[in-house]
Amino acid sequence: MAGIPNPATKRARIADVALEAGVARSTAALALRDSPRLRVETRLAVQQAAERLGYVYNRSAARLRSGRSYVIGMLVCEITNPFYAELTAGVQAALESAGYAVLLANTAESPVRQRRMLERFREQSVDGIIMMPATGTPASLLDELDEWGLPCVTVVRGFRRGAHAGPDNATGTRLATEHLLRLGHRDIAFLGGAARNSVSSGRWEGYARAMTASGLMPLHLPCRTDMGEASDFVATLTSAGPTALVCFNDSVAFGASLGLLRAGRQPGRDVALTGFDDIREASSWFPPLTTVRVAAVDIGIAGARILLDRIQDPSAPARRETLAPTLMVRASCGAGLRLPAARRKARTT
Amino acid sequence: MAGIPNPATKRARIADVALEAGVARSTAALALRDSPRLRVETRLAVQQAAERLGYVYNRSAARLRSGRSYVIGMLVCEITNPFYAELTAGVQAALESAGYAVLLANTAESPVRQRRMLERFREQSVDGIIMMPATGTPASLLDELDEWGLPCVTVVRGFRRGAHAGPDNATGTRLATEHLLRLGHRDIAFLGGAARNSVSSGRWEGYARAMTASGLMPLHLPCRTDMGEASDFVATLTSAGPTALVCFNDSVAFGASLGLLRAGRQPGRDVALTGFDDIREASSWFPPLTTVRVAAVDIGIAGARILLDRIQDPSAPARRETLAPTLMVRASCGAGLRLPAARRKARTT
DNA sequence: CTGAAAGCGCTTACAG
DNA sequence: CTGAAAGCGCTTACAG
Repeated sequence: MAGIPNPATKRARIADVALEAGVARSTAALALRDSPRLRVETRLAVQQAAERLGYVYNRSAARLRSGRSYVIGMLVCEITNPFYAELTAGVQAALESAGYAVLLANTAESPVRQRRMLERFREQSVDGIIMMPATGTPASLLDELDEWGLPCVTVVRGFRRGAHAGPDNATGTRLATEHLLRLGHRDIAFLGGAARNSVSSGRWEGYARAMTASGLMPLHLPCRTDMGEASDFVATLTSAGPTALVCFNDSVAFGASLGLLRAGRQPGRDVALTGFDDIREASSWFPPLTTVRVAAVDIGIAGARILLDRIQDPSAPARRETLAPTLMVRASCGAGLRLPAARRKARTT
Repeated sequence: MAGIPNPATKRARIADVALEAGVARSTAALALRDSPRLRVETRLAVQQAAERLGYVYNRSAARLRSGRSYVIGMLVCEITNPFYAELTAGVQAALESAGYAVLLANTAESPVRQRRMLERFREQSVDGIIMMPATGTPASLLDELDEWGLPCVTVVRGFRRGAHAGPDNATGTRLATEHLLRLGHRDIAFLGGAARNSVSSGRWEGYARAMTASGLMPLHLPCRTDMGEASDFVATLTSAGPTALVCFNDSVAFGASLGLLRAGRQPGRDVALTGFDDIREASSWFPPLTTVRVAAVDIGIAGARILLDRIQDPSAPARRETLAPTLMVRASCGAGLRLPAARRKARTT
């Protein structure tokens, strides 16, 4: 009895599997990784032996030797934002089906936490980083990651350079603004997007350009990306204020509609509203939200693919993918509803 | 020149740091882990040497030798649910400040995906698991994890046994129901919670008990935990229907209020509404949502602490923590608003 | 504190 | 396909 290892307490190693299957250790290793260099029957015999012994592949050991961990580090700027939550789910699913596990950190918009987590990811030897940079992150972070030899892709938010997947923000708000102009609105303001990052500036730009192209003055109503704050802000607006709001995103649009309700006004009738993102709740809102759609899951898939390619070939030039947005016309813009005639002006003044 | 390693391409190891600092390898290893067995000046000298060489601790190597990875696997049943997103952020923050990294997987309520991710976590040698089991997960999963030697804690959702941190669901809905009874409602229905899991049954139970204790028939209006579905359901309710809805959670309550609006009725006036969770949006809703609060972040902290203790001492009995809920009375329950006199009945009929 | 050594469980490279 | 060997970068244990 003495000296016989208890299989219940001692985990099997590849050597044990090889012994059980009656093959060499290197053969067993190849079989467990489904190498095509082996005959099918050998592979099966080894895999059945592994099954019998309850063998569990030890990726930590493989990682130490080969340098590949099959772990990706993901940095989310604010996971309680529903759009980023959807995006996180998308990225996670795409990476998972490629055989990777993902280390997740919520930076909550803190560059300090972001850096700390990046260092922790490095210690854990992740194969790459997928990130939505916290507001205030300098582009030089990309150079540091380069020095560390860590492939990286930014997603949604990004910098002028570096691998990236995200929506075409400017086109999105331009579509929304043009739609409102077509409905006869002139007093259109942009609500939200107070943070200084690529998303805010892109969305503002698309709106502002559409306005000036129609000879109208753009107006920025800045507030944080927060339903409560948007609601408070909009509740103070009077009937002398804008007749339409191009909102930074859906959460801000939701807040705006609640603020109108609070002030006894009707979203979609008294003030037209458009959002951005088309999160799941947008279509079931009342009134259903007119919004700019770029499927979070598509961004996630694109980002994951770019990163995986980059890990495969780190010397290839950084790829950038900009996803075309579409305007989902529903009811909150007042399309199909009647606007008070007094406030409605002809398109060609 | 030949033979001199390029520090930019070759990462420093502990041996290099020891050489640079002029100490033994084991001393350097101790210093880098802040061992109190070393003199402060030795520790500093080593740490400065590490800094100069750009040394990065290789946790994969340490993991292989010591068996500890400082990685926790987290299984979220549905990360796009705002409550679970908040909880995820809470758990992540608590674990992060304890020096852990967290591998996250969104199971999207699929037991199959859940199992696959659990196996992947095991290969990655996580130190423990924190999970919200997908609906339909058998309690026997706990035994399997036990056999694997993987400490585990369930959070929010759980089983009759095993380490757990979660809200007192029954007390929560009881508080909400009693509040509505006190406001004079008799026709109170329970909306949502169609899934068969510990949370649904607990919340239904608290409501049902409070009803029967008042001699009233409990009524279940089942729908999925989804704003759109709740909205559709409630939009079909007529004035002959219930005067108050105890909603499974805040998302369902949000959906209910949008459904009422859609049907031209006023949430909080025509039908009283209560939620559960008190997610961030609840207080900025219109009307502000009366709801049962158990801070997601507190559950996250409790769950993390239980898991960490369990990792420290796996033989200790499984701890279970039930967090007491509080009722946040706001406006959606109609407190302070006038109910249509015809539908209001005295408390003591 | 030092120093020499073994070992965690893989992968890799190579001669046969 | 086999077999023997080296090595990834740590931790651990121990004699000094």
